[in-house]
Amino acid sequence: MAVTMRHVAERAGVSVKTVSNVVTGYPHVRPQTRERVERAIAELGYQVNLSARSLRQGRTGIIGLALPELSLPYFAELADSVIRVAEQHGLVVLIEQTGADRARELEVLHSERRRLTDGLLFSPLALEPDETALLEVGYPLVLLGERIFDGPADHVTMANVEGARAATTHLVERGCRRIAVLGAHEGERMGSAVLRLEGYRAALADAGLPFDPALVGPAGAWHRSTGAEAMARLLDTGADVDGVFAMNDALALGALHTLHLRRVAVPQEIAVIGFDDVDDARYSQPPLSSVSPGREQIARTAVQLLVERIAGSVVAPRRVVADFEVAARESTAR
Amino acid sequence: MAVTMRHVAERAGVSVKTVSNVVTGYPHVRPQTRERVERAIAELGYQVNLSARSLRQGRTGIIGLALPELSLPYFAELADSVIRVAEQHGLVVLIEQTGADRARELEVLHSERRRLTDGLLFSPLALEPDETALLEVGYPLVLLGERIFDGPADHVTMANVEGARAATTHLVERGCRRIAVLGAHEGERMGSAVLRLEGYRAALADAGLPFDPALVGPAGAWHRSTGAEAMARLLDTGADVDGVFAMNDALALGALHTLHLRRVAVPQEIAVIGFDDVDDARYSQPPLSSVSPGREQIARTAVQLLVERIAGSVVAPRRVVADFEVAARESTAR
DNA sequence: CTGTTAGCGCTTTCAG
DNA sequence: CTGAAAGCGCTAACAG
Repeated sequence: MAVTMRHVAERAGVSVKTVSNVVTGYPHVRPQTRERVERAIAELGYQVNLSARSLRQGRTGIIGLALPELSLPYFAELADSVIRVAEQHGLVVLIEQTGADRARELEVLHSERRRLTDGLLFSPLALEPDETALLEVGYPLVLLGERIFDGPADHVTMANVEGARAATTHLVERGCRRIAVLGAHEGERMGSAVLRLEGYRAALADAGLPFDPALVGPAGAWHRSTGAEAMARLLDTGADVDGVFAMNDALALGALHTLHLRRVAVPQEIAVIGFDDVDDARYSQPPLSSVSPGREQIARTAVQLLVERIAGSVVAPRRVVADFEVAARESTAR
Repeated sequence: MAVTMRHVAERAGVSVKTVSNVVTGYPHVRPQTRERVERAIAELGYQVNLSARSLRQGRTGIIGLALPELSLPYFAELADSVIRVAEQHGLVVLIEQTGADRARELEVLHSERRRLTDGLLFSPLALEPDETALLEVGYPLVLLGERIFDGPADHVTMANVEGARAATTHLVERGCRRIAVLGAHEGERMGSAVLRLEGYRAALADAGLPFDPALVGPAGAWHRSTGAEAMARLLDTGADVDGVFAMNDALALGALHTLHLRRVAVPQEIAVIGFDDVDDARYSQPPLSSVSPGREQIARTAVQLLVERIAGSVVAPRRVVADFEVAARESTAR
């Protein structure tokens, strides 16, 4: 069957332990011995059995990444970044999709598969903020996103309030006075939607503009389709609008779609800005202005925190807020 | 430390083997015994150690998925589908990104990490078609995509020639007579670009239209940016064009971007069709017609083939071509 | 239907 | 600097 350390040891005329020492890079091996072992490894095409190593060490070198779905560009790009960063730490990434479903989010947290990963990066969407007790898991966990605060786990988040405030202010500075917001979650007390709405309201207040509930467009899921529908509903109410802050780019792109169908000129009649700065934003018609939330930084920080936890760090839960910036493009150029 | 089968066995007053039988669902266990074991498991919060199981069985329950990058929507959506299908087979997915880099593609094929996965779904972009020898690996392997033919591995591909032919014919039927193609790879002998160009030419021949090299727009990487550039170059040559077949949706969306900047009306002046039918296509301005290559079917088939190989199937390498259809939208509505 | 035994391939003591 | 022995937690094989 497969070639094991024993085979290598026999061929090199050393003990298994010495082979192990060579493979793991233990420094105190005589150069000559090391070379002999390495030759035997090459000749036999030996590769360590990672299952055996895992069983022995209690580590697998795998981290989990649980997110709503890869079809959403923001999460695809986040996963891309996480995989790259993890690789620099010698880790590989197992991706699990929750579909933003509460039961599946719980399943992911408590699954047997957690025994296969050294830790988990978890981007919850359905768990409620007061359910932090559910996050009392017995393994290294780092949260991504905004829904859970003051939980028992490390937490890397984007600057929701400040980003939304900057986006809205960006519209104000371009002369918008009747600014709608898309993506509100009614009745929610926490999460991105609440925070981004808060930033929107703060910017209006900064500018001395009134908050008009008629300009708030709810949208449960933040997809292009729901963005298109929310925009259509808003226009159907006959609301007077000259700017739109969409809580993410998918909503914004959906809104652009509706505006195009309705022959509303962007940015002349209505300026539009999104949030996330996904790659699509650069190539929509017109190119979409957006808040760039520091995806790279989030991935880098999250993996770093997780690696520290895996190494045994026991400091209190940390919270990191990533930097953001407004990427101004044609959809707000006026 | 962690709670093991022994602890459960002691608590339930049975042997480890019985616990194992319960955990693995072995049917011949007395209901009463089973119940006692299950209660002990629940009380202790026991979970099997998957590393130990893997070591024993020689299987990990993990499959690898190697693709260029998740940031490309087509691959993100493919990964989404693969993860869902794998889950139905009780498998989880480890994603590796090659960046379409030859060295990294080779690394992925021969990495130690392959000892951690039961098999690999591999979407090569850089390996050359005559390098099939490199695919003589000692583990279950299923190829996705088009670059390698007649290799030693199973292979699930989309209908490149027929899809491209149908897309081009779609433009012909809408009255286009000067149809450009974007995404050609000059000097390549195999791969999606070559095949889709072949389909394009076949459709022109079907319609009795001449093939004009001036209407072939090369683009190495199939990104939105390169599509935008290729379209711009084509317009700059002053070529008379009334239709564009882009070899994938990213190129097509980039082309739409350029056409918008140049104030060319789509579809009135130039109709555009892409390939892949990614989610974006539905929400571009105007919505993009595209060839839908059966992503779901590809994922389902690929995982199925891999599962059979993992189970020990030794039939000759199989090749499956997925069904496709043309999704007609506004970008070709005339 | 259930228990005992052995060993998957590795790393970790502990000696030398 | 290297070797011998033990054992990580599980399941396959074989008894009973």
